[in-house]
Amino acid sequence: MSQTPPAKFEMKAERVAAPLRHTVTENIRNAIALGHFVGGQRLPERELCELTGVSRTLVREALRQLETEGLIDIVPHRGPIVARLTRKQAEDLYRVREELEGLASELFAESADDEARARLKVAFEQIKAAVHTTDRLVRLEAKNNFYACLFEGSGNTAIGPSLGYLNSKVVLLRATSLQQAGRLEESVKEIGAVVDAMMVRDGKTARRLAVEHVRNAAAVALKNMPG
Amino acid sequence: MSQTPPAKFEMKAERVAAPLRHTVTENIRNAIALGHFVGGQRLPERELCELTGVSRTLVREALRQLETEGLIDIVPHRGPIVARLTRKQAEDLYRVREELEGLASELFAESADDEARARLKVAFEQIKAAVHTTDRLVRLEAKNNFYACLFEGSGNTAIGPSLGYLNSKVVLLRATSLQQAGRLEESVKEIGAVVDAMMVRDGKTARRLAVEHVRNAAAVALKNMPG
DNA sequence: GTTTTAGGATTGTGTTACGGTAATACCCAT
DNA sequence: ATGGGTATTACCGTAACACAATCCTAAAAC
Repeated sequence: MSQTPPAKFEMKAERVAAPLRHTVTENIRNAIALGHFVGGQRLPERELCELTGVSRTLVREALRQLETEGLIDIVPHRGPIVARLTRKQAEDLYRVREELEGLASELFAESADDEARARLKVAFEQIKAAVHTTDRLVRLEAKNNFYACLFEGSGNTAIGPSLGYLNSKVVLLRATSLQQAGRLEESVKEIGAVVDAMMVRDGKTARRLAVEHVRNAAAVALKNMPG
Repeated sequence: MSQTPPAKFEMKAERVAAPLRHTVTENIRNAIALGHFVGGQRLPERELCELTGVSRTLVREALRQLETEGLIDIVPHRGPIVARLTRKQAEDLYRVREELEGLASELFAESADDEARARLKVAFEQIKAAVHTTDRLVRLEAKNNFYACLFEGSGNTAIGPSLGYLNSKVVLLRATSLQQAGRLEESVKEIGAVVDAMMVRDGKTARRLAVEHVRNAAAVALKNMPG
């Protein structure tokens, strides 16, 4: 028994109790983000039951959540339809995103600790890697993960949820605009510039570049929109 | 048919079908905002059924919505509890609110049309009137209505929902801090200053005063918080 | 007497089935 | 082709059920 005990045992029971409804919600959300459901399309509850393999109760709960997230509209006695953005709504969205994403980048640059910086770096590498895959879900998750790291490292717990709302609506555009390949690389380059600024703790520059990035993304997304 | 038609007829049948679940959600939300449910308190589904008089299905859907709004936390197999804010979370909330509420005020000052200005003026008068009532629900609705007018008049459709998320969490504080009477009048005066600036279309001043107002509100709210 | 264990009550999770009603689509008669 | 009635679809809301996890209490073991 002279054996030195391991520094820590780690016997957490690994909370695995992820409610089924969460995965249901996420699956529907992803399906919308990936364009499997297009804007304006009706989403009958029964159909979703078949697709997801769960009961109506769970589907309905998922729908309520997606409704408050702004991804679908529910019209009384007609049911859920995938939300559609007008050009004006899209512009407004990007305008607010500028503000918040800029704020997040500035805060991250100025106050993120080393661990957060390392995680962001990794997340960015994943994005770069994801460019070369055809799997859109992988790209989506890489981007989501990057944002999660950014918000976390910014130190402000309110930015994430606020921007989350905006971002989930932006995917409604991405689904249609299909994110042409050329822009994708451009986009990664811009994000890289923001990351660089954040790494050297230059808050002002980070904000400026982030705002610029959002503005460019907006320009591309809005270009092929009616109105 | 040489009769010149009236500029506009307006014969819409005014969709009146408000789903029951909306009122259920709103009632629970108000109960939280008014402090009838305090932070950390458990909210068993069956209990809510009795209080609201509807079936569990509707209660559950309402809970999913309130969860995404951030008003309650749902822990697996324990159920919903009224969300509680740490001091840090509160600070973060107000920080983002500064940014967005400032933006909204600036945009309103610069781009709201006369009708929106008139509506805002009315809403502000309602707030002034509500100070002298003891009915907190009236005050809450007056404030909510004022914000609705502000967002609408700002011309940006994305600010409302974004700030809505923050505001609903702020009520979690108001419920505890009880909004001392002195501050209430002070608060109305500050809002009045913002309104004045907006009325003379002075965007910069409106933003500055709005940010100041949020900052003052934050100071008061945070003063008697642990941490 | 303190700790452990066992069981029961509570509560959330998820399913199924049913009646009611609004919106839509279809069909028929004119 | 148009108008009107009917049938279908789908949502809205309720009710009752089985199952699982948690919490609490009381009995049992030390």
